[in-house]
Amino acid sequence: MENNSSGAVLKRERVREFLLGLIEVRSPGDAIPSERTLSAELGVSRPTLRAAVDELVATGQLVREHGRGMFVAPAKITQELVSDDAAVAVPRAGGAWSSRLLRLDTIRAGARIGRKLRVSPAAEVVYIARLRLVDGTPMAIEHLHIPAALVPSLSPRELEAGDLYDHLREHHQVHVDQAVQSIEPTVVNEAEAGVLDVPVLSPALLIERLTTDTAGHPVEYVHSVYRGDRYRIVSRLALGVTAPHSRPGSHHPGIPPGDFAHGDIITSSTTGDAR
Amino acid sequence: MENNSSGAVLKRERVREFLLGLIEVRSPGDAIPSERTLSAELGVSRPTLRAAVDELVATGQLVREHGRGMFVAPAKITQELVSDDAAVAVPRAGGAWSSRLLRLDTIRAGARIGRKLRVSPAAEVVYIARLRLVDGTPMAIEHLHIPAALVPSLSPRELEAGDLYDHLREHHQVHVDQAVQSIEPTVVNEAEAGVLDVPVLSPALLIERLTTDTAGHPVEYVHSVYRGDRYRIVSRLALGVTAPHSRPGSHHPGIPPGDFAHGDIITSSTTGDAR
DNA sequence: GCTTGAAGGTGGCATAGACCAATGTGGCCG
DNA sequence: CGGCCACATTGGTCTATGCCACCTTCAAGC
Repeated sequence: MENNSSGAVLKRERVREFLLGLIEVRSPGDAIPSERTLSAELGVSRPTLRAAVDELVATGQLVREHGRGMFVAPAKITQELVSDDAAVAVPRAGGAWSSRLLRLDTIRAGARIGRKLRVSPAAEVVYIARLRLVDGTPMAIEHLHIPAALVPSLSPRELEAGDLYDHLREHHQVHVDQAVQSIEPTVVNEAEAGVLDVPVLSPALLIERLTTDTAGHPVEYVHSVYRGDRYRIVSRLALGVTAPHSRPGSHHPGIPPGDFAHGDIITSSTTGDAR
Repeated sequence: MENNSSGAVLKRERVREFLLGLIEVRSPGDAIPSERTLSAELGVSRPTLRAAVDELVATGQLVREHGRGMFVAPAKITQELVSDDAAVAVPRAGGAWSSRLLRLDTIRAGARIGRKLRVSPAAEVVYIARLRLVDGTPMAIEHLHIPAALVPSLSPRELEAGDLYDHLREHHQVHVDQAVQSIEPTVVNEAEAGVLDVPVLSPALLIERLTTDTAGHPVEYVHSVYRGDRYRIVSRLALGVTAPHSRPGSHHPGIPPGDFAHGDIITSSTTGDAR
């Protein structure tokens, strides 16, 4: 019944440290004691024990399996870069990509999508939701929005088959030119967790992209959610003093201004890690 | 007393939908009813109500303030791109960056850091932890590891003052050349949450960087955690058919292979959003 | 009029207990 | 011997409740 509080250290924090000790002396895949056992041994309630486990699951150090138990996670995401044997090594690319169509509808743009595509909120857009897989396991959910006027006909078969941009160019005389893309971290909600087969509140990348054609008109707006435990972005930066062309106020991600103000990205690749 | 379960829909899911309705009809910064009021009105327990709120806080739609109440979040991260008035607009860069030294020690490399820097685990490295701020508010935590042999002397004053790479070149004849960097999503733990002033399990970007000099020797290993609610990476991609030089297996983040296989990043910038 | 402090409301943490759902196992029965 | 079902175990969800820390407010005191 006694509360902690003035103890200045959270109970679930103490529990988490204990669990980390359990994890250290075990190998990936090994089981740890059950929730009820642990909560009894540590003298805390099961909700408190679960709260501590929640954090370890979110950070990818433990996995839970309903009806079976809790196990040490197969691989820590913070150790993936270890496989690079040298600085210049560019990590291998991922496996075989495939996709599964989840939805294909013509809907009203609405306020948000309408603004982005610069069409009326009442204008029709083709909405495509598809699941991206690597070697058969879910990697990302894509939500595409294309002004319906650009693609009067678009069958699921065409989507599955080939390159969307090729299709646009060959069948609709739409030539994509460039895209502005933003990448930010997020966590998956209940629905996304189900589709991607990860726990709720798992880390993920939210990628938004607005593609425009050669005339500058928006062609597609894409909203994607990528699994954080299986996707990362690797880039190679040239930091030599030879190319000081960067604009003021612009700098590389991860390198705040003041450390240096020149250099350029020369290579960018992504890897879908097959654990 | 009755349980849901077989209803197939989670109670906190229903509560979440209700809360989203509350958020929609309000403006950023507006208050929503208290936890006790909501749990009574909705006929759920307060822990359940809190579980539903947790998800909305984690996705950046609500903010909690101890002793004051709950409020609609100032800006939804999924709407930040709205400020772009056209596809070619490159978002403005962030505000004034500063940094605060948290730790400066000479420690043993250890197995993990030693592997990355290609030195003995017993070799000494300079460990620097610093807090990066934009306009005075915390943005990121940086953990730098530099082989002690490269920097026989390094005072806190030198660190605060200037460019680390300039310092290396001018005082230690170390010329940085390139870096391999990886970006992946994560969530902050208790300690990071305290320093960055965000809730536990908030989304964040984990950026790892290994910098090498012109001779190919590792110079520094950096491990950074960036706040997800204030940091995003924006890049402009040229998708023209003119530059099909990409290597097999390499593709742009957010654009799985099969959509197209050519094009190149021509601009990359980051914005620290001042809310 | 200004300061101060007690009261009430808010979120934060933790407890104890109950029931449901999924899993694996072992004994029973054909 | 083989298949099937009941049971024990494990995680998943929810309720009801208590106390603490923090903030705002407002009235009493200087």
